Amino acid sequence: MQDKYQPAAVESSAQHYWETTSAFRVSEDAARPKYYCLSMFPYPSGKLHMGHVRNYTIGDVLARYHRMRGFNVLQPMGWDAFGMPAENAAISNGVPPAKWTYANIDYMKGQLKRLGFAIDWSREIATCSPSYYRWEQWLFTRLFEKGLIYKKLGTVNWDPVDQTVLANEQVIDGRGWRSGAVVEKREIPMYYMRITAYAEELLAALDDLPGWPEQVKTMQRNWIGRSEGVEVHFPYELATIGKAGVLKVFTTRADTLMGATYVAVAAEHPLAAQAAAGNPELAAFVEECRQGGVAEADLATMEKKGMDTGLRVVHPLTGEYLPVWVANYVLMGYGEGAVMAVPAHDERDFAFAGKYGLPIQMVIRSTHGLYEDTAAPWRDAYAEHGKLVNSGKYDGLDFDAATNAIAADLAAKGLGQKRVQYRLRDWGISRQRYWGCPIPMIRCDDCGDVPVPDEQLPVALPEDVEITGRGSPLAKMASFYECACPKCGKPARRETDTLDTFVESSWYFLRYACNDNAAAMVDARANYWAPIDQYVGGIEHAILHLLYSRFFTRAMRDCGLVEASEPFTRLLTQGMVVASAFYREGEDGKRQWFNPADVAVETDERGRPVGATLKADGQPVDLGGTEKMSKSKNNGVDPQALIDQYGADTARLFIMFAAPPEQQLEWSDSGVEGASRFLRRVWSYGYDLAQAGGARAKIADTPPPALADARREIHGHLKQANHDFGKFQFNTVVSAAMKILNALEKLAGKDAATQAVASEGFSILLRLLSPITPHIAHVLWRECAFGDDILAAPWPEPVAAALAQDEIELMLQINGKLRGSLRVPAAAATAEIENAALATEAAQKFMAGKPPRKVVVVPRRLVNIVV
RNA sequence: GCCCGGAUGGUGGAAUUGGUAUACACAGCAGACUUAAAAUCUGCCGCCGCAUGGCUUACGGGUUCAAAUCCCGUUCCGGGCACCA
Repeated sequence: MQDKYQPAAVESSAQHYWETTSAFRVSEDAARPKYYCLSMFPYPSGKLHMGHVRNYTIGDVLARYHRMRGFNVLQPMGWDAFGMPAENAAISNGVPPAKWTYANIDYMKGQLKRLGFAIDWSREIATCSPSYYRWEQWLFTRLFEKGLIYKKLGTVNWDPVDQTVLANEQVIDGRGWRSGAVVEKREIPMYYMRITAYAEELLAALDDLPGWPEQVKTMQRNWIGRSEGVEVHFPYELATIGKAGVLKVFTTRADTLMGATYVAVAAEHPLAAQAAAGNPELAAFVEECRQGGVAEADLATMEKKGMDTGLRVVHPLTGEYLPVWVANYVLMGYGEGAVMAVPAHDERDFAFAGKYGLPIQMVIRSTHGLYEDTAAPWRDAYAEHGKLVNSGKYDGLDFDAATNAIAADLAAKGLGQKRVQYRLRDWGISRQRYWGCPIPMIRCDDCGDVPVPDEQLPVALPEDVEITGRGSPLAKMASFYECACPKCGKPARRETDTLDTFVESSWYFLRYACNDNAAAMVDARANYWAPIDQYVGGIEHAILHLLYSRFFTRAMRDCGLVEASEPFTRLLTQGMVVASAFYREGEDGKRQWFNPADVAVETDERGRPVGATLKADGQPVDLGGTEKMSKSKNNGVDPQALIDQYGADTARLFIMFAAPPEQQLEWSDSGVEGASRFLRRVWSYGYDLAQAGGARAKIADTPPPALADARREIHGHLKQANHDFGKFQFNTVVSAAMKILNALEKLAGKDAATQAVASEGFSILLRLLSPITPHIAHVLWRECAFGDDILAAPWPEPVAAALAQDEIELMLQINGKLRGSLRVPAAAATAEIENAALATEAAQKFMAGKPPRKVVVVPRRLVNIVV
């Protein structure tokens, strides 16, 4: 055994042991409770970043902890391997996406192994492999036949110069990122998943997910956005519009219908198109609305603009004519693509009406009297609920009564009814890109859209493809798209769109259970492992990925493939890793960013940062604040350098110690030094213990008082650590381990009693640390002769006898201010404590002779005397 | 713009969930060891004040015997917004 800690040797020895014993290979075992611990799989972007290290360390700590607690633990790993970056790499470097992706997988897999994660690698999957995506295609055809997948027009970002559909990410300030051309909205046919069919279930089931963070459930509830309201029909007439019909809108504020002064439709609405046909000015406005991307954040922050179509619809209750406006804030994809506007009681309508001089009609009385006088200048809309005014027969009704009365009257006229509306929209899954799962459909002029039959699956993605960044590569490959109709055999055209990569990540967790099955998508093993007991991943996936996975699991359930409805029983959402950024501003105003590794930070005599210089030239650089680690700010810290210098255990320990998992983690190199120092001390302690003969026999039940204090302290820290493990608060678990080592180092005696307490304490320390720093724990456990394999050791529990205490200290407050303390027997009654507190010198002094008005005793904590 | 979070010493963070604010670390300062340096060890370390003491958990109010924690309002920072993954 080395006297100095040498992480590289320790880690390769431990990893070799796990490798040769297949320590993490698992199978179904009915005798033990199962624990399926899953971290979100990585996109193989090139190399691991700090966020990956954090994510997989959290998952690994949970997996190893539960294993020691007696669970049959599965922790698999795979690759979310389809996606845009591979195509971008192909465009800029000419490397084929498949080659680039598999090379990245190789490298990153090596990095994961070096970190010592307890992964069952026999279950590895890559979503770009035909053995994976053929089952996705197979399920697609089933869902298509069930009607859960359908085709309709969808709006995309169109780059008119590159003749390409752009992702929202590729639209910057309304322009294509490569061409710089102003992006247009374009409608194209796309396949959709009918997630809205599950809206109610996805919403209701959130109430049965106690293991999910409340914040994530709230976000999902709001995203699904169930609202109860009224569908209102505004009829239009042959005389005014040239044809008869109704304009449908949905509103949650039917009580304000008598205050509607206009209606607004989306630029893509048929009425807008009709009106624009004879009105060049309006046509130009509709055209202007087509400019810019489709991202909601952009649409919502845009300046609200509109134009009168000249068309008029009829108010369903008053019979008055209301103008129809085209407005850029009305979205064709939401609801009916039209809204009724009540400027007096809606902020956005109020601003719009003010801008264009549209009438404002007050119909709700403000509860705080602000808008009593309708003639007074309006400053703002009154959007609260209240009693109706200026509404004829509805005057005096409150929100519920008015909504019911108006809905009933509309229904009687056949011009509307109550209904439930969801904000959730169906999931558009078609992508006009190459590096994705081909959609298994064939377009036949006679038979329509025909699914590819099972025996022709998979529809393999061709690899000999040219990627230029212009247009869809597959749509240019006749060898790919030319085919025969499976139904009639006539020449037909294969679908050239690929699937949204969120589809792959919506079911991968089930495939891990049976990745070797070439005959079925999933089998009985999936029902053994599902649902996932613990899922770990970034908070940025709180809505889309997690909601799609919840939907997909239900769709698969309804196809008879799995029993579970919910995929993830417990969810841990991890915070991002951020770091300081440093820059210099060039003469052209452009910032050049320097990596923190190349920058020296200067501090004053108290350690406050006062400036920074570039190590290369000694000249100053500016501090750019704390930012998410990114290429653009050049502030990423490469975990590989950290592992090379300090070892995997130090990297794991630091990242777990630096912040609680759900919080943002601020990177600092000096903290790493501290983690490394702690492990060196652990090693030295273990070395000394091993030299002194290693593990000792069982501890005496009643050690001498001085030792009893030390042992109480150690078991107290253990109790805290176990509590914190349950809360996933690993930073304080590490703190507790540090406190235990501090206590152990104070135990100087060489006598048998002291050595017994030390030996017990160190065995507790190693087991507490083993999920976090498994390599050093594994080696020291053996060197100190605690056993052969710490993985098989029982999890340590505090001993009640060790924690027992005769006398405790209580804090003493006078009028809520801390004025001293007192010692009382642990079992003292409240009255006894009160008397002891009143008798203290501090109480006498600060009460200044006044009688106590009240004495509050908080058991085991404090006494507060109020005078 | 909308939805969801966050803010505690020079720094990361802790606070048994309403009960000793600043645990455990990092950085810093002082000392020991050393020819010297590294490593290691010991002590100090929120702010103001000579001090009894006072102040302090982004900011402003409130509830309470007691608030970092609960309520109302504000500011700033972060995540998501349906084609980044």
